[in-house]
Amino acid sequence: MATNNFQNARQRFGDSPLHDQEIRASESPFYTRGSCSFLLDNLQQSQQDHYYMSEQGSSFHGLLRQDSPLSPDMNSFGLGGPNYSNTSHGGYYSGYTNNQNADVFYTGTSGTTACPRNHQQSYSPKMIQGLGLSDPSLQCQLRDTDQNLRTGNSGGYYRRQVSMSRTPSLPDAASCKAEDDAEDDVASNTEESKIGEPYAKLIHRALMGAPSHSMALQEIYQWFIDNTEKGSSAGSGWRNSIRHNLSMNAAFCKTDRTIASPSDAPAKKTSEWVLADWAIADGVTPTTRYRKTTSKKSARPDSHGAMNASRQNAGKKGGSMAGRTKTLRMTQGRSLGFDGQALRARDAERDREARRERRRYHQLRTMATPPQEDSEQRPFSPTTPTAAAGMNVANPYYFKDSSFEGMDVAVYDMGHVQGVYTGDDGPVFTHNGLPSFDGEGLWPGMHGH
DNA sequence: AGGTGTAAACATT
DNA sequence: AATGTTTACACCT
Repeated sequence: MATNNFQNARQRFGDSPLHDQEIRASESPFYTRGSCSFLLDNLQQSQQDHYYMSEQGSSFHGLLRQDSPLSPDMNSFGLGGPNYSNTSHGGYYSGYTNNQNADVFYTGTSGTTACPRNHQQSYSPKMIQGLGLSDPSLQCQLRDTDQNLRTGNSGGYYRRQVSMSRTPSLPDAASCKAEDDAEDDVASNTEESKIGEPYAKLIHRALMGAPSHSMALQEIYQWFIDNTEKGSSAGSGWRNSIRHNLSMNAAFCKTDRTIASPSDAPAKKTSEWVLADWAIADGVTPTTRYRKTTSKKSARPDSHGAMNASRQNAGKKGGSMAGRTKTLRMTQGRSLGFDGQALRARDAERDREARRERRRYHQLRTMATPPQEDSEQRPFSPTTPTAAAGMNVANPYYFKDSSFEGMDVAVYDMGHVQGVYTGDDGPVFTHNGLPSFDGEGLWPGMHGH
């Protein structure tokens, strides 16, 4: 019967997209919590807008659908990671989280075999090239920073996931790039550039792929771990560099987001890094915001590598000057982008890239406009209370779950829960804002945690 | 000369 | 302790 349902869904999805209501009505038994198992190798593209999982053996059937009023310009869906070797049933598994654009249908795994959650692993985007989503700029990182959700609802188990984004009706980034390269008659640097890609660009890419172009620091860390070589290097110097770049580059703006509490508990505030508007359109600029004309004179031009002597007056670093310039900067306003824009545009390669991204961004923007977004520019992510305040139960994409009672968690929209595996006891998300039935989870027997 | 990475000091949360 | 700011300097174009 499971197969039938899946085949039903697949057939119907393959032929004509369904709307939420129809789907829920027809497939509700399988529309449960945000978890599913699937085998990525069998992920197939049925139409431009739909992917589905083909059947594998007798164990799995699943379906992914992409469309959402939350972010119509960025169809995305989450992918978990199969693990072929360590599962007790020798199969595959993955938790799946509700991305803002993905609906998941699954019919469960075969039998009652459970996969230990601690075997889960995130999936590297480059492993999904069969989907044609390998271009990094099309990647979308799930958010995983909601500590409240994580510790409060997942029983300590939590796994971040990688999600991919695609814009079906648009030319992909590769063709865009090829086009531009042809226009400018410039050799492309495909492989090499990825290795030595500077921090600023990497951060920019990460943020471009993120919902609302904003990420928390931890998310950026994780993105580097998943997508860059730097992130897999040993020490923590790369973290320092990330922070350094975030602070130094005008393209990255820090936004304080306060999470209102449902029961007027102390409001929590975290911070996010968001791309400046001009950076969204034009890309990153050199990281020179605060770099003054420090006489870079090599005070000791003798043998290089002797930095110790020059560090003798290290007490001056940061220090008193730091505080002064900071307050000054704060009063002046921050992300005006003066220096950035001035510094931009002379580099030809950078210019091309900017155009390319601008074009793609324009296409993204024009193909669909987020419904809840009014004319005013919103510098913050939709996870700010402004979005939360306006949410109501009538909006099917917002939810409130009783399991949050007593927790320092506000009413969240789907943007908050992306990437959060809530565990068997976690909240259940559905499009109508109602908790779905508490069917059997993917990992029965794991309730003890 | 300027961009970048890295280390580090200091500041803030 | 994590996060954010800033200085300093080497290295590379």
